[in-house]
Amino acid sequence: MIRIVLADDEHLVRGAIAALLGLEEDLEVVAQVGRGDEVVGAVAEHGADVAVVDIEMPGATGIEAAARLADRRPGCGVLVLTSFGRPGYLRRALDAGVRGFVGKDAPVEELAGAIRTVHAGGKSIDAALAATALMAGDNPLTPRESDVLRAAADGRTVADMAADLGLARGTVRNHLSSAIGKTGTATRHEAAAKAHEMGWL
Amino acid sequence: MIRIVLADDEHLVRGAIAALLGLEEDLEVVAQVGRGDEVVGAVAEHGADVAVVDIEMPGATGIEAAARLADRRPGCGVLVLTSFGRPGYLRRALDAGVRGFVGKDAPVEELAGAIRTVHAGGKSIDAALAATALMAGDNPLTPRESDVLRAAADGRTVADMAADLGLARGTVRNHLSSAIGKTGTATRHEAAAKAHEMGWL
DNA sequence: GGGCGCCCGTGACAAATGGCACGGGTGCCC
DNA sequence: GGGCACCCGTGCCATTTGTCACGGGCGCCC
Repeated sequence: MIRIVLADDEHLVRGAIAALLGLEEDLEVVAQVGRGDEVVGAVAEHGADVAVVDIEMPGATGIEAAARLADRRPGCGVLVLTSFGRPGYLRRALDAGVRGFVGKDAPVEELAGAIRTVHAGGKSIDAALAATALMAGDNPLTPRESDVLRAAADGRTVADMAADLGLARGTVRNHLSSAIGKTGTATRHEAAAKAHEMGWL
Repeated sequence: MIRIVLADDEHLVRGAIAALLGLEEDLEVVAQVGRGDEVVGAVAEHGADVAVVDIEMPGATGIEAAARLADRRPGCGVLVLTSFGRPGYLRRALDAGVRGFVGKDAPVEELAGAIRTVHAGGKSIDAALAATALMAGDNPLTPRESDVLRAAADGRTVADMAADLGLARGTVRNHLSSAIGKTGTATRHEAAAKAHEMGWL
């Protein structure tokens, strides 16, 4: 039996996927958590073989949880199961030691197969997503440019962002201008939207 | 047996919820669809009693699907099952004849219970969401203001929006200014973000 | 040391944006 | 008819924004 910890913030979806995996002969969901910062504890407590984690969760992202697992529980494989096929997510997940990456629109057999592959020590990456990630290329933004784009969310003003980051307004605008150029957009909001869509934030 | 059609664009989630509902004695998922415009056909073909629909789907929204069902298949109850607890969604769903509204973070029993209630002709609305919807009040935006806010998404410029809507730039800016005032925000992007969050678009 | 990239800041410029006042048109309801 | 809300447009204003040029500081690597 492959012992699985399931992490997803939507209670109903989590329970439903657990029910689905429970139908498989060789899979057993031994714990379910709704927060990213509870993954490591659950894996340790139940001696799980594989953690299936969503990315966007309260407490910590699935990618952060994966990094902590790789550090403290290297024997436990991690598989990311997410709605959002952002290219940057895949890259960061792989850097965090994730060995499986499946979209929530995949057929059911693909998830079960990927779990078995990860448990066996192999890698299973969604093919279509891997292709788009390669097409998209790497994150061209500097750390500071990412910061200002993050701070630019929800239509904030330059003054707000400068106060948040402890910078002069002119500096913020320079970083924004650079980010706008690198993303091939015309306004900071377009740049922020594109960076978010690409998974660069 | 209550015959159910399930509509959700994420294949895995859809199958998982179907598996979960299949565990209930009196519930039977007779069809699954991934697009909003396939709901009516599936209900008609399988003679379903209740349609469980997500809101954000390709083809047509779950709310649009509900309106069509109320028109062509009034005997079939509709229950909305969604991740997004936007107050405006609830209002529009009720206007479309939806009798059940459950969030994806609800416990499992709540969904099954809501399905039975809807099948019996009653109403089952997520309590927390109903409260926030009442707190938020109604949509204060005029149709035209909603249009310009929709067109303002993704950081578009006034010139673009004016071209899209066939208006003069000054007119667009006046509508924007009005919408900014009504939403209590400072920029069009904040206004668009707030309107979106409230489910007014 | 020299080159390079990144960070932070200043100053100045044209363009876009938000705010306000004003006028004309349409439809609805008392 | 009169009030009212909505729609569309024009004009003007101060502010914000995006862009560019420039300079200094820091750390890394050849």
